[in-house]
Amino acid sequence: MQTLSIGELSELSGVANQAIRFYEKEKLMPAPQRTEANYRRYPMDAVARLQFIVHAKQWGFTLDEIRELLILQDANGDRAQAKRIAEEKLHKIREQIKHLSRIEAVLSRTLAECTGEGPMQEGCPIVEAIAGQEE
Amino acid sequence: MQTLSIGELSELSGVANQAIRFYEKEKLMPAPQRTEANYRRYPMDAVARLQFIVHAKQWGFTLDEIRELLILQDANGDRAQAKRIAEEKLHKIREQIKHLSRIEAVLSRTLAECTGEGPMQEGCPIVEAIAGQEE
DNA sequence: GATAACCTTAAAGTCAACTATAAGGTCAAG
DNA sequence: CTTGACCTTATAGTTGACTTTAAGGTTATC
Repeated sequence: MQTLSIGELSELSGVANQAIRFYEKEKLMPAPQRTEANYRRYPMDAVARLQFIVHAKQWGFTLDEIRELLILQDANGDRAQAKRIAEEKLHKIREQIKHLSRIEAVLSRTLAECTGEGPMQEGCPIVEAIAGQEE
Repeated sequence: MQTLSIGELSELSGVANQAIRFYEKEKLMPAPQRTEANYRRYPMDAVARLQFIVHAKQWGFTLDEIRELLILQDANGDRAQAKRIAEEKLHKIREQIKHLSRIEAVLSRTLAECTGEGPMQEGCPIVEAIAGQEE
């Protein structure tokens, strides 16, 4: 079976060498076999594992959460737990969207009111909106 | 005119002493007067300034951006510049909402498909969705 | 006059997720 | 047999917004 050096794995996955070593230290990537000269040698499926990590990051999962998912996979664990992790993430994402939407609403309303003319003192709508908001 | 110690200002504003000193170092709060014993003494309106900072942070402004706004206010500067800062922020917020909404859509669709039953190996929809997505 | 509750500074630590640097070992090409 | 491209480890630096720690000075109270 063909194996990969860390540089080759980096090329194929688009993840920097140092990041790969970092993931190993953080237990996201398993420690690979070594050559006589102590060089890392990865199996081909290491590429897919790295890409899983990259994608999960794009989805907003933290490395801690990704590690949980990977441990479940490695242990051939319970699908219900993976679902729970994803549900928590979905909940957090919806909260973030809500928070940002509230800000978006107030800020765009404020900007619509603001001509952008005149000096700051006495009643710049932007400053007043920030200063005067409650929550 | 009544003045405040840093502890009193902290109480009234809800901002920790060390954070207040940090804002001073970062030029968000002006250096206040000192007593003979070198204790800081704040004017009452320091409370409002701190609350402006807190609110702006809640809106997602960074300290750099808040400093810009405060400098504009202090200099009684151009309202157009404040508007520009707010417009940039609004743009960034809308980008974030778009990004999160895409994730939300895929994740909620995936979760709807997932019964949460069975083992991880071979076809857990969550894992497959993360592993197989393009972008 | 001692104890506690304040205040002062400077420097280091925190979190996440790496990146960069230093100091060296290995391997293929010419 | 040397040059350069790769690999190794450990340690330090990055960003943002602080918090924590250390080591001390001041003020109010008993």
